[in-house]
Amino acid sequence: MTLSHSAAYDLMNRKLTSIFSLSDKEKQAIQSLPIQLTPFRTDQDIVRVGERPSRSFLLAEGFTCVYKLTSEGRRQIVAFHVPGDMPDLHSLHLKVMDTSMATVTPCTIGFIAHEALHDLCGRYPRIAAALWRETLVDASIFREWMTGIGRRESYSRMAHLLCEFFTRLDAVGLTQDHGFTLPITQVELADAIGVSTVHVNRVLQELRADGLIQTVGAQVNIPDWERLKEAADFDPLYLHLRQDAPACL
Amino acid sequence: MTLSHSAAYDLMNRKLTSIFSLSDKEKQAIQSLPIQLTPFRTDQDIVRVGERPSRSFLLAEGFTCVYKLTSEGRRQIVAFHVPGDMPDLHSLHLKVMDTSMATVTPCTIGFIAHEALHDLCGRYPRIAAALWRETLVDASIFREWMTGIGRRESYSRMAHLLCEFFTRLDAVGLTQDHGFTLPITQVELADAIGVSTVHVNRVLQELRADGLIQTVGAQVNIPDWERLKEAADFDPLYLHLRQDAPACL
DNA sequence: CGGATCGTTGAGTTGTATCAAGACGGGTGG
DNA sequence: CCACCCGTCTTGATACAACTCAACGATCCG
Repeated sequence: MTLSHSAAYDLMNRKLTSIFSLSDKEKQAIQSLPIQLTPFRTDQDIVRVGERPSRSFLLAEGFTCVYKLTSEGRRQIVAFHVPGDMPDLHSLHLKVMDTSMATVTPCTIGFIAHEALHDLCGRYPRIAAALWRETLVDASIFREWMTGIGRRESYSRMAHLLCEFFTRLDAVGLTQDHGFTLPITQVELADAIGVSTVHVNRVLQELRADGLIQTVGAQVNIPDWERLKEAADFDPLYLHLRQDAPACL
Repeated sequence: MTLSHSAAYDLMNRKLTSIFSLSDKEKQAIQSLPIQLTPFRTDQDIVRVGERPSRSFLLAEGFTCVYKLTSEGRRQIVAFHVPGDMPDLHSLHLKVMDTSMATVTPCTIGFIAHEALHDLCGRYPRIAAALWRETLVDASIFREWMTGIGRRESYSRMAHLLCEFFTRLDAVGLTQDHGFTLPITQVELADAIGVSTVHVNRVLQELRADGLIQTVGAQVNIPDWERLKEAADFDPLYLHLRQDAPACL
């Protein structure tokens, strides 16, 4: 929780300029956004369904998830977010939250007033486009997850989620050479891929037995990226990362 | 296929002004967009995964779907679109298509060049916001479907899809008092809710037996909206329709 | 009338859920 | 510093939702 404001702006600028090259003036406009850094503990709600937030947020440190509950109390996690993401941008134009968002690890969250973002978008159409694009990538990930939940078996879905984490964390420099830290419980993995926790446990064991992953605590190693990718039916196209970025490893 | 250009503009204007009230100048800017109306037959692809389209489209007549295929050839339909929708707006900022889109009935489609839309968005931030919002509503629907596929049983999912169709068609005036025409095969319903066609058939029979729907050909009647809604766990919030719009019936 | 598409039905199979219980591990308080 | 506790992970046994395969009926249309 020792993150500085300038580091947060760096994250945001790096993200937004990863596709659109912004001018110095546009970058300065971003740097001068008022941003309110706030620490969160694990398993805290950041926004809840039904609320009408007046600010969005940048995830500066930690992992968060977006989830919905059915009337029977079952939870579906529809997205995870990693440092550098702005999970809540849709609240800029959709008044009422249709999901809740929560931390899954301790986090540092930078809140930015909608007013400031609207103002920025009005003055700099290219920044508006970059933010819009962020929300479109989120939507693309929803489509991919839906395809997995609807049409792939759980083994493949689990492998797919691990591929996605590795790729997204790699894009923000949070991987080691063939591995990454995944501080997410099996309960959360279950809610994300739409199976029971018992089954997540068994699928993970299968993946380990098949030599597709190795785990030590929260550390996940991928000894053979190509084989995991194949098991997962993973094609990183849907993440819409910049073209020059290596599809990792 | 006798739709006029002015009718297509009307659709677009009605949609975009349903939330944001646009000025006359903004409306005129929309009217003067070059739009190319094209007829499509059933089961034709409009855009395919991997393509880099240079135009988006307005669905003027008919129903379309957005789908993905797994490497094993299984199909997941991740969205349906109804007249008035602009299903392809995300291609404005995501260069490569990560899904394919196809007609499920005969359709009239109005193509609009990206260039013209980018120009419009640059000059009229409120129109940009309205288009952005369209894509956010799509994303919200993805989240709701994912929750259904992951955490609701098939009976409930089928009911939910019917509720959604009724509500969305009602919003564009395409319902009769307690019913609507659903020209979608059981194969397509199966690919949308992530089950087999055999199972779709059985679930529909259950819904009929329970008195939640009545069907005559492609016509679906809903004798008791409240009961269907309850079976579906349906809350129209996620559609983000304008507040004054009645939650139908 | 034949062919194609779509809907329906039955029988056997399988992936995944549920329930229940035990093992592990890290933190807290006595 | 140990005992306890709670959350997490693991394992086994049983149950069920949904799948697959296969065949048959109903339309529609050229």
